[in-house]
Amino acid sequence: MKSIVNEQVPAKQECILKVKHISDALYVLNGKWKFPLIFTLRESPLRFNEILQLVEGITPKVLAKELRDLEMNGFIERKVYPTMPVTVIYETTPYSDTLKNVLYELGQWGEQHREKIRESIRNNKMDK
Amino acid sequence: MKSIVNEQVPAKQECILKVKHISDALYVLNGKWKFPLIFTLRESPLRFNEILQLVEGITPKVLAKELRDLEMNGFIERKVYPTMPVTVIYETTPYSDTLKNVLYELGQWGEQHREKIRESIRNNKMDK
DNA sequence: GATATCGCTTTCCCGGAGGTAACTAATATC
DNA sequence: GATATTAGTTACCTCCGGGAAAGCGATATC
Repeated sequence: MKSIVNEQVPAKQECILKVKHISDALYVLNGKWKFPLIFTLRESPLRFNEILQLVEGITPKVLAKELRDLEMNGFIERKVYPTMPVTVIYETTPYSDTLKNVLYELGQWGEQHREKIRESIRNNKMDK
Repeated sequence: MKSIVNEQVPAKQECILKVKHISDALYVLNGKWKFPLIFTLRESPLRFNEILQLVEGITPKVLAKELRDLEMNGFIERKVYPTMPVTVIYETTPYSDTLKNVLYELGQWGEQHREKIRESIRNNKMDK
C-alpha cells in the first residue's frame, strides 16, 4: 500500500541529512575569512604580517582571531621560532588538504560569477 | 637578472587573484542559510511553510530575508499562484545549477568532517 | 459583517562578527 | 634611554544575523 507520501519520505530524510552535512561544513568554515586564509596558507606558509599584506582588507584583530579558530579546528599550525624579534610562521596541516576540491570549486564558481556580473552590467539588466 | 623575489611575484599575484574569486563567491553565498536553501530547493520547489519545516532551525523572518537575497541574486524564482489562500512556490533557476559541484564538494567534506570529529571525541583527543 | 485561520511580513531587540586605531612586550640598534 | 621591528592585544563602535512576537491581507465560517 504505497502512497505518494510514503515515497517522498526517504527523499525528504535524505535531503535533510545532506543539508546537515553542508551545515556541519559551514559551522567551522563560516565567515568572510576562513576560506581565503586556508587557500592562501596552502600556497605557502607565512608570517603574521605577511598574511596581513597578502590577504587584502583583513585587520590584525580579525586575523589573530581567525588564525586562533583555524588552529583550534586543526586546519593550521602555529610555529614559533625564537629569533631576534621572534618569528611566528603559520602553515596548513594535512587536514586542510581535504578542502582542496571545495576551494577549487568555490574559486572556479567565483570567477565565472564575476564574469556573469560584469556581463549583466554591460547589458544593463541584472538577471534573466 | 632574475632574483628569487621576482620569481615569487607572479605566484603572489596569482594567489591574490584566486583569493579574490573565492571572496566574490562568498560575497553572495555568505551566512548560515544560503547553501542549505539552494541545496534544498534544488531537490524540489517548495512553499514557504514547507521550507520552514524542512530546513531545521530557520525562522520565518530569516527565511523571508534569505529568499529575497537569493531571488535578487538570480538563484531562485518566486512564483505566486492566485489560489484560495494564495500559493507561493520558490524554485531554483538554472543559475543555481552552476553551484552543483560546490554543493556536492561541501556536502562531501561536511560528511567526512562530522565523522572525523566523532572519532576525535571517541579517542579523547581533539586533533593531531 | 464580525471572527478565525493561513501564509507570509514586519517590528523590536540582543549578541556577536568584524572594522579602526591606538597600545604593548620583547629584543636589537643607535 | 629613544627608536624600530614583530606579533599581536585592547577599547570602542557599527552593522547584521537571528529569535520572539505582533501585524496584515485574503479567504472560510458563522
